This record gives sequence, C-alpha cells and structure tokens, in this order.
Amino acid sequence: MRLRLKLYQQTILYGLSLAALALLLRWLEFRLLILNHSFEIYAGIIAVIFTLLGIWLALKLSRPKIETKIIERPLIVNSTAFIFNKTFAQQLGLSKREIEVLQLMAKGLSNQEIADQLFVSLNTIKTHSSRLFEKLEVKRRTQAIEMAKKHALIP
Amino acid sequence: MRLRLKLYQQTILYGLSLAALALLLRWLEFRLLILNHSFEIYAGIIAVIFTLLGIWLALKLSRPKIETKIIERPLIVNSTAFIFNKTFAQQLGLSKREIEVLQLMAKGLSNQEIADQLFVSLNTIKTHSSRLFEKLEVKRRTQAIEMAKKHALIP
DNA sequence: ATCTCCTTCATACTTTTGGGTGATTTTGTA
DNA sequence: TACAAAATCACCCAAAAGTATGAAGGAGAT
Repeated sequence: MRLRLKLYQQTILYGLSLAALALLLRWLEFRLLILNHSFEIYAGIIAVIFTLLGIWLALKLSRPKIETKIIERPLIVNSTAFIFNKTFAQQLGLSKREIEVLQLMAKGLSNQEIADQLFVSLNTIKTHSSRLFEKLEVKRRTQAIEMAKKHALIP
Repeated sequence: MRLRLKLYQQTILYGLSLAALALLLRWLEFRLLILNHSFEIYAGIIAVIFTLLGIWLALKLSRPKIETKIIERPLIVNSTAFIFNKTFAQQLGLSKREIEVLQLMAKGLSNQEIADQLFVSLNTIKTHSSRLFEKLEVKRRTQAIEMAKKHALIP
C-alpha cells in the first residue's frame, strides 16, 4: 500500500517534470531561436536531463537486497528439568535416529556399544554419526556433545 | 582498476548511443519532416530513450543496496552459576594439569589441539589423559566428559 | 638424602573414530 | 503408485585416541 502510494507520487512527479521541460523548451524556442541553436543542442540537453532523471528514478525505486542475519539471543532458563530443544533439531534437520545416536554418544558410549544398544551394525552408526557431524558442523564426537549440550539437545 | 575499465566502456557506449541517436534524428528530419511532426514528439522520444538509458546505467553502475534482516533465535542457557567441585577432584587425586586437560577435552578439543594450547607434546597429553581415565575409572574421553559434567568438574 | 608425586616426553602397538563411496531397503507423503 | 527422505549395511583408508612401558627432571615432604 505504501509502495503503491510512493509509485503514484513518483509518476506524478515524472509527469510534472516532463511538462515543465516541454514548457521550458517552448520558451527557449521563442527566446533563443534567433540565435540559431541547432536541434542537436536541444536534443543533448533533453538527453542529459532525462538520463539524470532515469538514474535518479532507478536509484529511488530499486529494491534493496535482503540479507538475513541470525542472532542467538540467550534465553535464561531456571528450571532443572530438561526440555528438549525441538526447534533447533528441526532447523538442523536432524532425524530421529541421529538424535538417538547423539544422545547415546553423549552418555559416553562407543560406536560399537551404540550399535549393540540399537540392534544395528557398527557401520550404520558410523553413517549416522557422520551425517550428524555434518549437520552440526563439527569434526569430532566431543564437539558434537558440546554443541548438543549448548543447544539443549541433551540434558 | 576493473571498475575504471568498466566506467570507460560505459562512457564509450554512452557516447556511441548519443551519436546514433543524433544520426537517427537527422534522418527522421529528412524523411518525416513533411509529416509535420512537432518538436515535442522528438523531445518525448529522446526523453523516454534517455530515461531508460539512465535507469539502465544506474542499475548497472550502482552498488546493490543491502538491507540486513535480523532474525533472533533463542539460545537456551541454564542460569545456574558453575561452581567447580574441588572436593571431588581432590578425592580422586586429580592434578592441576589433569583437570586442565579434562576441561579442554570437554570443550571438544583433540589431543593435538590441547597439546598446542598447553605448549606441550602430544605424548604428554596422552599420558595425562590416560591417568585421567584411570582416576575417573572410565575408558573413553566421552565418558570422562559425562563424569566431569555429572560431578561439576566442568560447566 | 631419600622418597613420592607431578610433569614431561618417547616409542611401539592396538583400537576407535571418522571420511568417502556406493548400494539396498523401508517409510512417509504427494 | 511414484518419488524423496530416512535407515540400513559394506568396504577401504586415514587420522585420532588409547595402552603399555620406560625414562628423566623438578618440587615438596619426611
């Protein structure tokens, strides 16, 4: 709505300036024709003025690019009860299994132990943990634990 | 350097288009003067063309406006202040160095990174961590971190 | 002085972890 | 049903972590 109004104003302004220029030229025609100014001079003047107008218009109307910046605002929680940070997990796109693996990891289990506990193979756990590290943007399980603790993915 | 080159090119392009327009107008003057087109028509054409040129120029040359959009994301923080459990550390007979190593471990650092940070060799850190694991009665660093968290040796 | 503990470092070896690739099956959803 | 994501597993290789053992210098206690 606001943009529309602005556009409207611009249009009026543009029209007015066109009209003013036409008047100016007509006046010039009367006053200075005797001096035998060639048509090219007028054309040049118009060209320059409207180029400037175009530049001004473009700068006024061009939309700014939007750059998103994420700020982490500390949210102080006083309760001892652990509340799983679902939002963060979703934002990172962590799957159920990956979260399970992460939580067992944080308990200090080895990959083999996690595999046994979840009744899957060691290789599977390795795949899960690799993806986990990618998503958390970490390199080691200890870093993953740090991250998870910080963002309330684990108690 | 590059911008200067670009500006140079733009200038040439601009000059050429001006010249082309002059020629075009001269030709129109010859061909269509009989039809008694008024000066305003020409002026209008020039105005429109050069407005567009101005817009194009501005868009080409101006830096894109950047508008930052800030998104705040809550980061859950436990308000309980951390108090190091001196008693427990003494009970287990942990040395200063071992506690240091343990705390860096919990931050997610690798042995090599800990060694660099403490200005000692990798082997030294291995020895420290081995002792640490013995005293904490754990087998892996992740378990050590769990233990340390549980007993308030680390935040 | 002697002893103990801490700290430092080395070498050799084993286990665990992690990266990369590829493949198959299951499952949820359009 | 068809498609995408999730879950499963295998194999190979490299890096990191962990174990065992030995050794040497320094600080503090007896």
